[in-house]
Amino acid sequence: MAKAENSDGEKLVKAFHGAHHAHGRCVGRALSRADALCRQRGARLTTMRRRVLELIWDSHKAVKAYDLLDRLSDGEKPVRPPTVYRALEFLMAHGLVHRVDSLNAFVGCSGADADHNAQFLICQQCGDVSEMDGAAIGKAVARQAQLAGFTVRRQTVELHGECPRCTAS
Amino acid sequence: MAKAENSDGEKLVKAFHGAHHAHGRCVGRALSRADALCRQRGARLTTMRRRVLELIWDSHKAVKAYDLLDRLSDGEKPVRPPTVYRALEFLMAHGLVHRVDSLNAFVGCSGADADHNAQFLICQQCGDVSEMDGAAIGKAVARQAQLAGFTVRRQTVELHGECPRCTAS
DNA sequence: GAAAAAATGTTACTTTATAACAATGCATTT
DNA sequence: AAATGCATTGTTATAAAGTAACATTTTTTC
Ligand SMILES: [Zn+2]
Ligand SMILES: [Zn+2]
Ligand SMILES: [Zn+2]
Ligand SMILES: [Zn+2]
Repeated sequence: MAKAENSDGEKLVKAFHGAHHAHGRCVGRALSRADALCRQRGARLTTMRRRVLELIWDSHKAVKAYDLLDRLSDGEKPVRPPTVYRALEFLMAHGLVHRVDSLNAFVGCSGADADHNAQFLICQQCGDVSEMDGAAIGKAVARQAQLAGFTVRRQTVELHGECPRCTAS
Repeated sequence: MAKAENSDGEKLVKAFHGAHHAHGRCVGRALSRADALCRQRGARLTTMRRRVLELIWDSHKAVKAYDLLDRLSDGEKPVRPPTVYRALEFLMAHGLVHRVDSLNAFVGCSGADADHNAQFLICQQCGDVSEMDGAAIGKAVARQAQLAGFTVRRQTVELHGECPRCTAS
């Protein structure tokens, strides 16, 4: 995976994926990471939880809870909201999924660490969401807040704009 | 109003208000700013819109739309959701109010410019929300995004943590 | 296998927000 | 002032997002 380096010399994973990238790999990586992480923690990645995670990773767009619901339901056996929300709760608790507040929607975590404050780049054109684990932003933000005497515990950083692909075309 | 200065030498309005500050001034300032801005733009700050703005400025906490609804309604004449949401829409369009996505709630704008990307400091203890117009964050964020080839058009930056007052006590 | 714990199913409901159309208010022209 | 046009508010209904409480099933532990 390509890397860029910012002015602080910090490594930054390239955020956006090409249109025709081998997405199976993204999914595969996410699922095996989930498997490993859950095994290691003694948490149970049940069928339902795994299905939800797979559905979320179906694309790089943020997914609405009720869309998941629809996709999980077949005419005979409708799945109910609590089922999906519980799966999401589990996946979020384990850092496998993030909620994007400004969209009321969910994306798979592509970050490295289990617990992290991520920032999101959200393309207004194509809808793709990309996670940045730029510690630099986190620090800049925390430093600025500190000037106001504020201690940051959790941050929501969601940037809406244009991704490189959509800018190009 | 007290000022702090960050490492870039940039001015930063002191974010949090004391517990017993003269809040009438905050309200007064907000309302006259609204008056002036609307007059200047030929926009109509109607009674309903003004009432909503006043209610929002009742405190420095973020207010839920349905709380506004309750406070606007008296037993006889209930106010309906669209009324409140329309007032909020107007106030947001003119930069007099911001929506705090991570809270599904609204706060009065205490910023200077009409159109700006603000950051919010949200105290998890007392609920007070403070607006920072730290251009430094905006720039840091945009710069980092640029490394990923992303163009930022709108940013949601909401920091949850402890305000100075609550930290002190 | 029985008991306990965890996960899922089910019902009902709360909270947040919007669509569509009717009525009213306000401003300008005649 | 009456007529016209547009902006605002009222009203009804419904969509969208999320949760509480309890029943049932599955999995683990003893
Ligand atoms: Zn992919
Ligand atoms: Zn992540
Ligand atoms: Zn005040
Ligand atoms: Zn503002």
